Amino acid sequence: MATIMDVAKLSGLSKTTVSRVINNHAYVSEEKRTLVLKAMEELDYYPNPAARRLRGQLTTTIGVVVPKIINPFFAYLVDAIEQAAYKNGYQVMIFQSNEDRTKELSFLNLLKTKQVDGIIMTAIENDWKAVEPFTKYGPIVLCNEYINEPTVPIVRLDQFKGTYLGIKHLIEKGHRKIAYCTGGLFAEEGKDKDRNRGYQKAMGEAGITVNPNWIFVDRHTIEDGKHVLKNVLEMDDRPTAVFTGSDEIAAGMIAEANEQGIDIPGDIAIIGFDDQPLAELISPKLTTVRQPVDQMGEKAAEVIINRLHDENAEICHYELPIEVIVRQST
Amino acid sequence: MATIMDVAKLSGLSKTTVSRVINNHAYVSEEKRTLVLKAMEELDYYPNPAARRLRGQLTTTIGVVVPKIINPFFAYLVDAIEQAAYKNGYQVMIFQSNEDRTKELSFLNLLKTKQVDGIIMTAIENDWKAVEPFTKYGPIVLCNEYINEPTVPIVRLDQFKGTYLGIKHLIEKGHRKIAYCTGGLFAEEGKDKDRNRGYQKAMGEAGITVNPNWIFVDRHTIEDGKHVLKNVLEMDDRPTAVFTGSDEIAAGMIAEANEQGIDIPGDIAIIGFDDQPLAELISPKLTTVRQPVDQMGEKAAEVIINRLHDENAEICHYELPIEVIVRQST
DNA sequence: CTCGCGTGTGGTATCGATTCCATAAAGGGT
DNA sequence: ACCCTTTATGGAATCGATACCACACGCGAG
Repeated sequence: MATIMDVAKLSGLSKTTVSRVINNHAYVSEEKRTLVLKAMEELDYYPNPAARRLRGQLTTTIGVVVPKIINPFFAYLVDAIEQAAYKNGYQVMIFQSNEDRTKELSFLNLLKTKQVDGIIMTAIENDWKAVEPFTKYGPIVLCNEYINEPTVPIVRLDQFKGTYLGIKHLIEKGHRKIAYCTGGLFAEEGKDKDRNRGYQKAMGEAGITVNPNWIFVDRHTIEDGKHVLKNVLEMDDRPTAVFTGSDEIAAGMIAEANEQGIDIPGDIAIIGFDDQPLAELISPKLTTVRQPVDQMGEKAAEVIINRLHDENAEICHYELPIEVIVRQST
Repeated sequence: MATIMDVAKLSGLSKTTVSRVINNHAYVSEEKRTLVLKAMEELDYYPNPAARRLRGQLTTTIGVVVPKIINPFFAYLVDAIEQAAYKNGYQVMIFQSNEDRTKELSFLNLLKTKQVDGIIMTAIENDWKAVEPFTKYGPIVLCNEYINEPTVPIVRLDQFKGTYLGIKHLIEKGHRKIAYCTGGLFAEEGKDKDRNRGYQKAMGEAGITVNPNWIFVDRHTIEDGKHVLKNVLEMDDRPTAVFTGSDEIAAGMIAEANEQGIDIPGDIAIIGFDDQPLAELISPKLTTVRQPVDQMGEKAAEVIINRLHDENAEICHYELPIEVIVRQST
């Protein structure tokens, strides 16, 4: 491993001058600059990031914290962030918190020691109170996750509208007995609350009262979807449509319905959330609320890089549009 | 950010002693040790990794390079590695190469500067000749990818057997006109070659000659699957079964078949590879060759951590078993 | 002719850890 | 009583970069 000293020796100059060339400082003659560049080339030299970090330098690395990488939603989100960051010369490190608060905090600690220059959080397990202190070490951007906190940049989707449109679509299809099956709790803050509001509003506008038996919370997986459908089928008074919080849950329900010979959407209509590739593969094809993950990831990368370049960049909240993709399950 | 100096001051001892405590060195009195530990606790101190790295220390971080994180196969693999590493006190950094040789090399460079202590590669874009020089900076373990090189630890699946069993299953179902649709090229080294050998062997044993028109290479995506099925359907002499190299391709084919009203497996049987959750969600449910990703990831983590603890640990190649999961598509 | 400023270059302290070396007290063997 | 080893601790150099400060040169203004 060539060091800055090797470059200095080979070019017959001092470390200082070499460092100036590396960091594009003023006051270096064109002559020496080319000399240094040649030496760097020859030695296949590039600066040791550990040393730079120790000096508190930026290193064009941004961290992305995801809860679970096996969740395709996050995989696509990370991919979008990665692509956008790479275009701007930034490297991305992906960290999986596994929904573990301690792990999440340990990732945030990377900011303190400049392991990463900034962090994009695609979910937030700890209270914002616990996360906030880290913002003084580098920019933190929330992406997809939503909290009521104007001091942090947030890129998110209009979950309220997404849910509202989804429910409205079901109502337009003639459904009035609409179940609601989501991750998160019904009373929670942020993203889930917005979704709940969307559900309530759409139902309210149609003059439908919500049946609490048809509310399922904290459901996330394919298995959850299967169970919920079983439950629903056993009800005396059963809903004719189910709004779900993710394509996984919806796919689980459809798989179970196919298993039991239930007709979708004839016997029961199902709408998903995300628009994953999966949605087009199952039969019937899944009607779903499309989340523009790519745009969201791209925007998040853009926002954090802006803040990296300009510490005082304005703190904005971005809300991206969301739409219903109608296929065959409703 | 508390530094080692702060801890030294607070405990009334020298940096040296503090460092000794941190690194569990001998010759520290129990009395001072507790003093130091208390100070560390009080200051919420933990060593700056950048400084440690600069001194060439290990930092319990392993890097995992994947080609595409949106590929569920790799997402699950990474997840398995992450879990296993975390249990052993190791942190995992995920890097996406996007099948870009330059990017892959830039990740390997992290080894040089001790950004990561070791690297697990789940794919290899460059020639081994280009990768090999990096092994002197830290352990590199190949996971899933297979090359003919005894100097590097490899954890992989028995692709040969997997394919052989898959084809054999089709033959047992009475098929003799079997198409083969895979990623990779037909003549390539490593993983793909093994699969090809498996196909050839199973066909050979049944006395079937391979029809070159039924060989599709370099197919990876859902879209590819749709196209291949279209092609197949237009053939005068069409195969009655298709062996595919991934569940995505297979799912794409089945989606297209459903679209066109083709009966699976009646008109054409399809077998996948991987056994992703997807396989159980589509209808008909996908018969597929199950790759034990979890085991593979776990093993890879174990192998690299072993080598991290003991530089001279034996270099082994592990081959994990693989089996056919029969569902409805064959 | 000198002062001051814009340019160009190098010496050296610094970041936060580890580690070699020096020092010193305690204990054991002869 | 003396030497040697074991145990315990601190001082200072070191890793590879950056950045402050000092210095030197050339040139136009006063």
